[in-house]
Amino acid sequence: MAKVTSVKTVDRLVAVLDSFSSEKPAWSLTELSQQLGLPKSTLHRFLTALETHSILRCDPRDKRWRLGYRLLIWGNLAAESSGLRHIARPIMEELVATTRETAILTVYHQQEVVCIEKVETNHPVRMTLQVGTRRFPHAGASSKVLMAYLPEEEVQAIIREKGLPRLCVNTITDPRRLREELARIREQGYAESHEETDLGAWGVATPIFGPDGGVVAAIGVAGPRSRYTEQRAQEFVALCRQAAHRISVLIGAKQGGLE
Amino acid sequence: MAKVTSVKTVDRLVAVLDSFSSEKPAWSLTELSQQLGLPKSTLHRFLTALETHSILRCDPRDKRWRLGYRLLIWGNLAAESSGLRHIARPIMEELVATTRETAILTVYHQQEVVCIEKVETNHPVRMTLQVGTRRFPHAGASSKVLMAYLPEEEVQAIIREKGLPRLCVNTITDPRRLREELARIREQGYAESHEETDLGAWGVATPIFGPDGGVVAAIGVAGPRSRYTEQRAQEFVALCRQAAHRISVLIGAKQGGLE
DNA sequence: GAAGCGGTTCCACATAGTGGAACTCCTCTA
DNA sequence: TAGAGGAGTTCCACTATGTGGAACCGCTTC
Repeated sequence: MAKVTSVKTVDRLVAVLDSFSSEKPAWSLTELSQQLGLPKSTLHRFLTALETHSILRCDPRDKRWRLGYRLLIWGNLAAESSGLRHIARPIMEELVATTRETAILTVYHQQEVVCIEKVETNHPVRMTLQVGTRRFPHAGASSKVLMAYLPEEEVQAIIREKGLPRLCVNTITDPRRLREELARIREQGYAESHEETDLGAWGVATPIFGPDGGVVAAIGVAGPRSRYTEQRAQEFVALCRQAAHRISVLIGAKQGGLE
Repeated sequence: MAKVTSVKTVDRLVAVLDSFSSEKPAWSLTELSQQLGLPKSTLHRFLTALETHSILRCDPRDKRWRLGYRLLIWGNLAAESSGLRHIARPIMEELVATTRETAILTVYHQQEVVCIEKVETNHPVRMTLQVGTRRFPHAGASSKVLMAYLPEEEVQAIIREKGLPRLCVNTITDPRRLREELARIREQGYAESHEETDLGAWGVATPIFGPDGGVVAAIGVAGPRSRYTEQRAQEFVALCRQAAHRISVLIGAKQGGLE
């Protein structure tokens, strides 16, 4: 739901940029005007201002507007700004070398889970995704780990506002079952997922605790079901725990979250 | 140099976000107020509006402002929006599998070169960088390839406004020598670089031509000098040419840029 | 050749945003 | 322990920014 602040132009900018998605990466002026309920002259002036700053770009051939590379630059700086990613990356690379699967670092952000770093295995059959990808918080090992440590009112807000849509054959869509699962995750300190978000995929993830004791990110490993064994799952959990602990210590958490 | 448009609030947003860099990822209100020459009350209102939309975030412990994850989401969408990256990625993975070095996809953007995709080799000693990283256009194989195909007035503007700073032991800093180098690159259809941007690094890159005949990106391979041989360099050039051609064809260029 | 539609520009008018002052809160020093 | 100083926060009379309908241009289609 759209937020309103005391700087209306910033609100409008967010509305404009949020119109662009994986499903619709390009808009004509008229389409966007209708989508946003803005007069074309107003929108046109706004879009050309964003173009001047490379926040948007307009393909002269089809006159369609797309997000610009300035956002990529800011996005990279955003991902780097806390230092978490920089610290986590070499540890993730070791995780990938050991598990031969893809490692993923995610954070919780506004009722969604966002990937801020990934190291992919070079195995041809693998889990692949992009930094900046966002996911529902109720499905997938990394997502469930992050949701498990949210305040109860935030969990309620997610269920109410995002819902628990069925994304794959094993997605948990019942709120009571999901809460049981989140309690189990807190108890055992890790999450496991099998075909909750993607057919043929499985993964495990553990929380990364920050200096104030809260969960700041999740680290997980994911791969295809064809390489799943229960033994590998247990090994991966232990490896993710160690990785999470090392990252916690490096970012200044007391005891690296192991109390 | 800061641009001015007819939407002053957008200009201000860019000024604010551009204050954040790798060197200074976090600012206090007072610091940023001084940096931007804005009264604290004005800036405070602006920053809290950006925070509401997760464009910025404020760490409650140190009260410092940092770029927010919303930019990461938009940045990922920006990188995906043209389809180039999606098309290029599997080809880059093959390139990495064959060369055992890191592959990089870059575009030219406002007197800078920006990385929009990378596939790193898993060799422990390697060239590593992040998507969204920006570089000077006069140094490094990928950068020089992109600069070589710019209009002359843009080359002049780069030399005049960015300059040709010495980044490493082999950076070309003389405008005449650089122009000769760019002419050579156009003639031979690839660029090579040895320790122009980073000590101990070398690389090769070739241009990717678009449907309108212009260069839309560069694809390159880079690694440490310890693994350099002239034969490998020639092999890598041929492999990058093939990769660039395949990408060109897939994005709709006639003859994939080989005329 | 004309109609229709998408994109572009202009300017009288309306709304958004300003920023100094006063305030609160926190830290440091005497 | 109290006071000073500085950072952050809020308010509102005032100023600057941005609006959007109309008219225009250019292109495509019938």
